[in-house]
Amino acid sequence: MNEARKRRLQSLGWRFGNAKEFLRLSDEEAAFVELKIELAQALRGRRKRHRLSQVGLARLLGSSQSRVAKMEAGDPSVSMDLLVRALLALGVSRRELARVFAAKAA
Amino acid sequence: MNEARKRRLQSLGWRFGNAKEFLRLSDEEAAFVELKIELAQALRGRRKRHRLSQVGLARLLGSSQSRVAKMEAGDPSVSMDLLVRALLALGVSRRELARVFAAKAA
DNA sequence: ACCTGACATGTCTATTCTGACATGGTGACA
DNA sequence: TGTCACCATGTCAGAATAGACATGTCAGGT
Repeated sequence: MNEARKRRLQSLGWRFGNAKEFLRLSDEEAAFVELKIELAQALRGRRKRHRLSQVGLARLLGSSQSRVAKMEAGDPSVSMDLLVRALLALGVSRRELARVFAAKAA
Repeated sequence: MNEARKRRLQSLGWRFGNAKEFLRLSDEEAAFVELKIELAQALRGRRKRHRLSQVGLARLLGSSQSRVAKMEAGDPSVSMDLLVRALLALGVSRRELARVFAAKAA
């Protein structure tokens, strides 16, 4: 969707004449991806704390081992919805979730 | 997915014998929905602060007015991905985003 | 009364995501 | 060496979500 959005905005030509705006878009996209990756790391950490295998977590979520692996790998095919749901399923509180969001990117 | 997940877990019968576990699942689902609703509210607030109409925000996002309306209404057809992307597009920092996540539910 | 701008809601099609499956790689342990 | 648990990666059909469009409502201005 990122590429498509950029192209769409480009073709629209509406208020996005300069390079700065495009850079800002890239930044947002980057921030989004970083967020997902940190959620992924948090997920792996949480799972291990619970001494669960990927198979175990998959069962807990009603998903499959391969999808859990992709979640933890930050695969582009994994939505933030899924990551957040998984963390909640592992008992992560909203406050703890917020900490992941606030965490300074490396 | 919530109903489907519950049914799936139910049919699996794996480690989910008692009512407590089902209640926990409902709680997670509820927390997730609350989160989305609060993101939706934050989005509306941010948009107004920027003095943007839904059409304006839609253009900024490369989306449509109707989708923005659904985002702000917390429509089930709107993903958390989209809400977070929209907030980032409005210049919301990770720290501010985290505040939404941490906010105590009403 | 008539516009006009802003928002809500329903529905379409196309794209994206999901769970499932297959398969391969690694390390541990007998 | 076998095999067993664990994880990674690719693929695919079906489910969920995306943007777009049509249309309706409401408030403010004329």
